Amino acid sequence: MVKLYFSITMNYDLEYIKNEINQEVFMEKETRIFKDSVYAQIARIGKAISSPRRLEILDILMQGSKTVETIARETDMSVANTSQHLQTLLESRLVEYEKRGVYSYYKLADRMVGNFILSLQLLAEKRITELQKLREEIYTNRDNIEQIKMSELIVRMKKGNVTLIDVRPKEEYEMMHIPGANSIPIEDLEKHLATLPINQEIVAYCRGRCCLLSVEAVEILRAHGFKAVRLEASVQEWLSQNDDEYSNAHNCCNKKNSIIS
Amino acid sequence: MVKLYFSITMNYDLEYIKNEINQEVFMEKETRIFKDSVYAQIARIGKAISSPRRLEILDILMQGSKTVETIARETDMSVANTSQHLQTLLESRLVEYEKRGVYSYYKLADRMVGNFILSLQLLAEKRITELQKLREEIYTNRDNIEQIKMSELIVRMKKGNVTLIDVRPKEEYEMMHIPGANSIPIEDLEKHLATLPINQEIVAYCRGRCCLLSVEAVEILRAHGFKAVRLEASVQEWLSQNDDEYSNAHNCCNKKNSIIS
DNA sequence: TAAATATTCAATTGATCAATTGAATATTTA
DNA sequence: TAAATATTCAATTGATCAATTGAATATTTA
Repeated sequence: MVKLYFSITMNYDLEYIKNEINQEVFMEKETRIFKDSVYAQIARIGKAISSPRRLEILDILMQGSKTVETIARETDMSVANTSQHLQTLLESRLVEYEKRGVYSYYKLADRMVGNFILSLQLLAEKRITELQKLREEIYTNRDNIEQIKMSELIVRMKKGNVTLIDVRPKEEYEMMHIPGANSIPIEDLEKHLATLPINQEIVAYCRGRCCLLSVEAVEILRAHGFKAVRLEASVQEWLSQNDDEYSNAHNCCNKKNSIIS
Repeated sequence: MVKLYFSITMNYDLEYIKNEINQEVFMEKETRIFKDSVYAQIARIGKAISSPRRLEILDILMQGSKTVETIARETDMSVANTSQHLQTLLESRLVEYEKRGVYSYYKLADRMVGNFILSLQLLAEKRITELQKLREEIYTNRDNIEQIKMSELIVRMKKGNVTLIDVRPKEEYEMMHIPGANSIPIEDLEKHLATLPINQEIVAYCRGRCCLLSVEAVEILRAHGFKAVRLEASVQEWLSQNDDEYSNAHNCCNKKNSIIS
């Protein structure tokens, strides 16, 4: 028997089903209703990530939990608009929130969500050639920035002839960072130039593929005579490759301090 | 300088940019255009998977390449409608096709696409409680079908007291299957009952989480006095867990024979 | 040339947004 | 109670679909 649940989700005409006599035809119909319902539910996640604005919000939330105001500022949207997009993400179960005093802190609902968004970005990067062009374009425009891959960074770090800097906001660094990285938020970079080695290569990283903070950092460093390149990957990519070692050996990801108010 | 490419993708007013004098403001604007363009491109994939119908098509293509007619039959859609959905998927670069005689064979454009769709399904399964309910519902409705996980199957197969059957169409079995499985397409099951052991547990698997073929198989087997359960996972899930061993040790995935015409 | 398959075209029906804003309301803290 | 933050409401503007069909057209084989 098709239960009420199906009729709710699919608005299916129960009377019609009841009058159906042929068992085989009935089973086929039930299978169809089931499939329609299942794919409709999965499509909820698809719909959530079909908006560029919401993708930008998710990308920011990959760095940790944030208030509505912070997200609005980062994405150049109004608070009202941001809040509404967040409600949509909430309905698709991709994000969660927590009230702390007068602030609402939003975060990704699950570690799986972060990995999923990351794999979406990597898939898009690989499949959509326009995206590759777009990225090449901006790196060329901006002073012919050189990029290195994660594997290359690891090789150079083992040799010890590289300085790694994290140019994201301090809170994001404190939430999680690549071991061995120094936190120099982009707006403090010019103040900290004296502490950086002029004879060694500097590798800057930021939020990842869609973020230009490290590009900006490399531009500033080069303008002051430093040798600097950009790391292509983000903390998240690093983490998804070095998951176990990271959490066990380094333990620099202190969840308790994850929200800086 | 913002290049023409941006103005094409974003319909951006170049004149306005040229007249912009402040360098910092200009950079901010360029960053914004870049981000908007990047997220718009990524959203193309989101849009492709925001339709339940297209998700169903992608799910079928996970089993290998198929003609438009086959896909239309499997999804209960008209050929015209199927073709149009396939054009959308083509534009989002998730599928590719090849002409062979009078047929067009569509397939997933990349192995990454299959893994991505699989992770979408797993994410939806975990996050969307309605989906869990829907599935419980149907298994309860259909004779209280029991399901086992991949890990459990492996344990039982090592003990040797289990018969594994693949109830998908023969072409899909030939394309790729779990080692040790016997191909018994659902429509041939009743003919093959005599060849199955009555005293041993039979595990049936099909296309995966959204497919009911194995559920049907278990129902038939039980009705004839067999002890039968359903495997929760699909070949794809098995493959994503046992990738290297599979392709090296077994080599039963013969790409040359992947298309049966 | 006839038959089979796939794509495209034109059209329908209906919904549902997409992104956004300003103002009102609710909530919490100091 | 005033101030700050977040959500909701009502409204705008504009697009773009979502899913679908039947018929026409294109393509290929036998």
